[in-house]
Amino acid sequence: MFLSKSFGYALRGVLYVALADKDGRKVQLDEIASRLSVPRHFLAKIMKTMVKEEILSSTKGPYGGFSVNAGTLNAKLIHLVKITDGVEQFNTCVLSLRQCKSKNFCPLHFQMMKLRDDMLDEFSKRSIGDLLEKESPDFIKSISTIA
Amino acid sequence: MFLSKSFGYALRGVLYVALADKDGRKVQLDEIASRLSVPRHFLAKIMKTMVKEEILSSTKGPYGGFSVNAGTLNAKLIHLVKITDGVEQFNTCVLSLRQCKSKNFCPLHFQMMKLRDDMLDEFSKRSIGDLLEKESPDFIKSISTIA
DNA sequence: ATTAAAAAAGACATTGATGTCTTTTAATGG
DNA sequence: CCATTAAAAGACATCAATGTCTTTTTTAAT
Repeated sequence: MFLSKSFGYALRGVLYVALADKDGRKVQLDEIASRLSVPRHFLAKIMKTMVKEEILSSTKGPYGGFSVNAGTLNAKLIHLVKITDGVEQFNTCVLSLRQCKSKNFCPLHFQMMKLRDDMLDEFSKRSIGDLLEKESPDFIKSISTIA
Repeated sequence: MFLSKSFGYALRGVLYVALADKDGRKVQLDEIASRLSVPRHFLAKIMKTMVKEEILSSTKGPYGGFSVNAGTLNAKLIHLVKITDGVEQFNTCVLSLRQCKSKNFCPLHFQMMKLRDDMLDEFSKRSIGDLLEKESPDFIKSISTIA
């Protein structure tokens, strides 16, 4: 809910690379796509974007693949949202009425803005590293499961 | 955010009919679509669905159009969500990881489930009549503005 | 009955998100 | 330098949401 498949693929992709790095392994697109059950070429575009955004590194050629870099573990979930879904959507009125502004708030404005802010706060605070450090083995396993 | 254009059209359409009813007027598709700046034939499908769902009534032929019925003012927003977007989406993991269930919750499970429940509660409590009775003239005007 | 009006229904078009396939670029080992 | 490997890039396909157009059905007035 709320977020696109692309976001989910991005998150699971970077988590997979980070987990492999813990074991000292570099991973390739073929492995990631098949282990995560994600369309290979579609994932390729998303991985490429994350490399451009310096959330991940990559090298071409033999023994190449994707790997973590200095920023990977510190990358916030909101960054992934920005490069996959964008954040403008969160500023639109939830009832599709006019832009809620002074003297013209929609009836659900305050409740919904709180929900939105709480969600964006959560996504702004949480990093890839957080997810990996604090969570159970069950969660770790879950990234390779179809959503 | 969260909800489709169809939901917004449905809500604004039923509000428009209910407002016209307050003035003793029955309204036709052409008027609704042009006043709300909504694609006429697309809105037609949505209005038809609301008639089937008994949220509104309609009559064909000369002097026909859409009108409120016994259930209109009491219809809850969640009903509009169900017939436009569906509610299954709200049961999927926000991170697109596996279904969060016992011993396998995703890291944002509890925060996100609270946001979801708050939102659905709000949509389940609020009726079309609520929006009309309690709100300012500014809100009433806002339904005819492009979202 | 006939005609006109308006919703209902259905066929088709457009667009954006998602998914697939092929070609190009860069890196490595020999 | 050459062959191989893997990411990068780009062209094309599919699907669902959205939007447009035409035909059918129902109703009301004459």
